[in-house]
Amino acid sequence: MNKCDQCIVRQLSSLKALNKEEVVKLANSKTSYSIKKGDAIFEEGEVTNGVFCIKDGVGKLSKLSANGKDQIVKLVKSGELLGQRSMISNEPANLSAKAIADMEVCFIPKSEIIHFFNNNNQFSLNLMQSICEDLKESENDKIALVQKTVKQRLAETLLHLHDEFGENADKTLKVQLTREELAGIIGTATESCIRLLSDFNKLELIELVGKKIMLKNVKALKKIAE
Amino acid sequence: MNKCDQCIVRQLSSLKALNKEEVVKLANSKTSYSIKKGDAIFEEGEVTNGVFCIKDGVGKLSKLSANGKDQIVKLVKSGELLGQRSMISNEPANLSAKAIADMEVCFIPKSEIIHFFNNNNQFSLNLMQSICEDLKESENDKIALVQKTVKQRLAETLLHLHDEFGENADKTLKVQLTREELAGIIGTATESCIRLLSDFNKLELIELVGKKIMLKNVKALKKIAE
DNA sequence: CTATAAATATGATATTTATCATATGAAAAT
DNA sequence: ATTTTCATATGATAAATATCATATTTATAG
Repeated sequence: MNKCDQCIVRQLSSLKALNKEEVVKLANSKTSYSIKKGDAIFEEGEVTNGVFCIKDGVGKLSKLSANGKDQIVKLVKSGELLGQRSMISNEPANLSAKAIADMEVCFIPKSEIIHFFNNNNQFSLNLMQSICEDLKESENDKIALVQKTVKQRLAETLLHLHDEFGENADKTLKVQLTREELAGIIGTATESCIRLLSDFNKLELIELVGKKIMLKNVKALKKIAE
Repeated sequence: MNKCDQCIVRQLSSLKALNKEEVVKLANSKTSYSIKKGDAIFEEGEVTNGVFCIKDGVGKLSKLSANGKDQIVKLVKSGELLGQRSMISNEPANLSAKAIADMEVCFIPKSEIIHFFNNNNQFSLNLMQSICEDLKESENDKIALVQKTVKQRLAETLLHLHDEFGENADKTLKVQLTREELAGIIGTATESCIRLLSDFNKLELIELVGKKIMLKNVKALKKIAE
């Protein structure tokens, strides 16, 4: 069995507060999964009864609307935990989690997390801080959705994707999102997103390399995003 | 000194997990304040170093945009705690908190809260659940902002205000918001908000009694909100 | 390898919403 | 009581964005 000690999630997430003994306990209770790009880790309404450690890959947390649009609430990447909120709230998942790139995840049962929570103050504080971070981000997103135009939000999102996920050797963004997904993040129609990307391309702020996106003028993008 | 034991906040918030001894400790460390309608409890960027218990009144958490609009992120009412997130994150306030109706609040220093957090598992779980609740609400708001029209959001907000704050003897909404504040909640221009209220009024979904709002056809409003 | 489907792209148009202008009513200040 | 200020209201636009239509390119299935 793969030990959790060296795992990136153990290094980056709330789990970093666990002591050796707890990590052994963790390693004994976890289940590993491979998730193919496009597949779901869990769906909205599902009772997960635990959290998922993201060892590798990128996922999206999203909610399907009545008109068939998939609003993306958050992207998650390796090192992060998934499903903390619904586990703590004792509620079915409010959002669906799907792989955007092939993922390696581990499932940790709720009992384990609650045990750590009750016996390790630093862990509970870390967990809480991570949820607080999510809350702050969500509130700021909410404000941006109202106070910024689609163009501003697109510029902001491109910069954010670049910061958070980095770039490939050819300087294109490492996260490979479809235009539809990108539209789902900034909260607009797919066509509007495509149109604006095309505008940015013409203005040489970005370059469209097939379906990939390369940031060419970060300064100008920042200015647009404000 | 007013004992905390009988306080509504003690009954409704995470503080309900405190034992007698802890409540005495709480009562000895708190400071009480009266906040006049319109005044701030704290401003964006301020370091609060503790949380506020809302004994009475209604407040708004909001952020001022570059163009002078005040986006309201959340309303808070008696029984709730304020400033939990920034205290836990060890960050200055991300939002300003202002009184919408005269308020009675108590300030509890951070050291006190951290002590409870470290020594009372039920308290820390409650606190965490309350923040998770905020996160869920914020995520759902975010989705609604994108997926619903201003009209839908107005209907939704009116119903929500009715549910959460109740009505006066004359059946009007108990929270007295200006049109500008209402616009700040649904994320639209003040004029658009006024216009839609006027439309709802003509359709007899609501009745505008001066500046007050009375819900007349809840079923139809629900249908609009979906 | 071709047929089919899906993603990207762009034009035309409709709809929604914001902005500017101005009027009226209500509250606060003197 | 009257002036002044502010909130509410409504019309006339302008701007932003969505929707529908239709290519074109790219990916996928058979």
